Amino acid sequence: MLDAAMQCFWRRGYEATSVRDLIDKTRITGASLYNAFGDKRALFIKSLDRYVEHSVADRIRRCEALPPREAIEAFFSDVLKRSLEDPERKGCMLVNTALDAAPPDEAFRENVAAVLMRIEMFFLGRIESGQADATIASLLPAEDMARHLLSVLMGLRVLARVRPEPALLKGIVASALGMLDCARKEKALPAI
Amino acid sequence: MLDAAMQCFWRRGYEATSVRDLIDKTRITGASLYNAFGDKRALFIKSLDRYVEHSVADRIRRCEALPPREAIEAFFSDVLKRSLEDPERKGCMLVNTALDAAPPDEAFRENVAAVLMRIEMFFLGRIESGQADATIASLLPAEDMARHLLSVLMGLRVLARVRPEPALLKGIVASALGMLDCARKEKALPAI
DNA sequence: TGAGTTTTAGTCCATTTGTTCTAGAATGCA
DNA sequence: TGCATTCTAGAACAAATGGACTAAAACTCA
Repeated sequence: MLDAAMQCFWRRGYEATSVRDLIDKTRITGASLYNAFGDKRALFIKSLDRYVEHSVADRIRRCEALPPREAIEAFFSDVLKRSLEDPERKGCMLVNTALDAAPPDEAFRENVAAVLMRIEMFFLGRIESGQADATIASLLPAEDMARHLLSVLMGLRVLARVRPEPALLKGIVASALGMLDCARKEKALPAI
Repeated sequence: MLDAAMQCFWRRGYEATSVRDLIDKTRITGASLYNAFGDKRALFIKSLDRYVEHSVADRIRRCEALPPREAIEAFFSDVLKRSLEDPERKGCMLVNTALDAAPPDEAFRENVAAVLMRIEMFFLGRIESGQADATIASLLPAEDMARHLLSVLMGLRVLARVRPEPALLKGIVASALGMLDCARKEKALPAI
């Protein structure tokens, strides 16, 4: 039933989902909804937690066990698959929440930020291992590579919602993975 | 006055902005709002158009005149500057709209998609020129590079709203620009 | 069986939503 | 000056919102 609530929030966002929608879809009664969760807000947070656990955290767990290079490839091709078979174009609930959250609502933001850091740390860990055993190029610092992959991942999920063209999304993943054996030519990074 | 409406929608998104907010902030009366625009929806579209024109299109125009390499560097460092001096964390209205729009609303989506394509075409044009005069590495096809930069750009704007840490954002831009003289080592792009 | 707790369906409430209307003030142009 | 148009402020509208309440039904476990 929490799963149904998650689907509602995922599909339409926090503000656009009414308590009556939730009551309809979860097949739970209004009284017990407020009794069990106290609040629409609290229900949302629980739903987001569930999404993260079943989607992001689960993916990280599955990939973390793989060799460095394969881990990152598996991660991205998993996200790519999910994005391509998403006829409703719901995208990623985490990314949606990142931009949907009302600005004053710090709790939502911190929640999302923490998960993004977790993803970054996954990238970082695998890249460091890969650089250690030379399956991943070392000319770019692992921290920079991890951040770069994180931003490509976010971009992928934005584009998947607006321009769900398979060639576009596949191309982005391919060039992101290509970065793993990318050697800088001569120049240093330009100072910004 | 359309500027004030834009600010409202930018700050809080389409759904969360009420007509009364708009009336307050634009200092225009309700009657003439409906008389001039017909609709909250129509006002939003006009506001988004204005944002695109003053923000995205203007930036492209300014950068398009520069030499290829500088054009892309200027584009990103402009976005970076905007993201760093954004105390309200409003982010980019275009990207916000991309994820905020109610799924059934195709008009919004197509609108956003078209602008994203415009940005991609700007990247593509400059990269092709840069590869022609060898100021940009040629080992990756210009199309792939352009798409990659687009996704990094989207990711940057998502991260700027959730984790506005200067080091993070600067690092992302730096490694994106670093890609412009990136040479692949041995492997081909892995097939997905 | 029986008392005690949940769950159910549905109503009710105050507020807010997008939108329209009314009446009066300001403004245009001849 | 006079008439027509546009503007203004604000009330009024039906619908929808988040949330609380009620009374009947369903369970639980002695």
